[in-house]
Amino acid sequence: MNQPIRQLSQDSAVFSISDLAREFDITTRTIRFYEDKGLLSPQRSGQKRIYNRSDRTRLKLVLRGKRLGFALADIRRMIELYDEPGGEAKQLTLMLGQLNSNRQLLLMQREDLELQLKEFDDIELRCQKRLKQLSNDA
Amino acid sequence: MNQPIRQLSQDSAVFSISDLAREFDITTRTIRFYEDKGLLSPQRSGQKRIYNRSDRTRLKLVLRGKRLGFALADIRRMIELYDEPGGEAKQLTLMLGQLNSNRQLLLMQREDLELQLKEFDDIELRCQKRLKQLSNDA
DNA sequence: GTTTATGTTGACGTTAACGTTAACTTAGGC
DNA sequence: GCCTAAGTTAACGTTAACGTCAACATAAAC
Repeated sequence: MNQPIRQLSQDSAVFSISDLAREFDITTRTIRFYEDKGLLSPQRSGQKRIYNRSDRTRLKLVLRGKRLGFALADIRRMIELYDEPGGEAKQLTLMLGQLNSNRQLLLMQREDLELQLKEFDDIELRCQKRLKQLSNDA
Repeated sequence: MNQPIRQLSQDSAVFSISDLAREFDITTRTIRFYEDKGLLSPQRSGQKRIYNRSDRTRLKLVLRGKRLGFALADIRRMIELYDEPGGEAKQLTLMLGQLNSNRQLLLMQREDLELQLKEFDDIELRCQKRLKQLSNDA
């Protein structure tokens, strides 16, 4: 049970909970917690959870969402956008709205990010200047 | 006391705690909390806090840091980088290290962000496609 | 001089996202 | 058949970032 559970072919790869935990450097508790929140729903073999490639991808999306500062509930909705290409027109329009509002958040975040990077550049320049000054004084 | 406390000239502008709370849409409790954590240190007139332009800028930086997902303790260190242009060579080198590690975080975040934006574009395209399909079926 | 708005300092409450522990099951290795 | 590694559920604990409330001060407005 130290190796990935099974690996019959390329696409039917299957992972245990601790496989994923190791790969993404999180705890199994975290993965189960995400399942509790409706972000994952792996197959079961008896009691044990069995994850496929799609589950793994979802987990990746969750972790990226987290890194971007979204709450788990938001991430859930974003993932739902992801895997439902169907639905009625009304539903689709609603999805588009959700999506655009999330996009706006990211765009604002990008602005913050670029500003902060520029300020880091400024600080660095001033530090370098000061360092040269000090080495000249010596 | 409904107007900004005083406004003698352009640069000596001064704000009350609720001026800032209103401007940035946060509570006074939040501002006091940030002071507790060492992120702000306004003047006092008796008991009351008095904020100047520099305090206001610091608060802005704090809020941007938060939006970028940094913890308050990290933000504190980043701000300290900001207003100490001096110090010894050893200290400056240390600052540069801090700064570069923070920069790396932001660069990784930018990658996540661009990826997510691309995926949003994908989802939108698929939604639009599906909508056209539905309108054609009618 | 008393209401009213704004301010203050504690101190306890809350929420999200897990950590930690306990008590138990299950599948293989020897 | 027993041990160990990995898994399970359930429940309580923890931390950061505030919210909320009490009890009080102060200054302007009437």
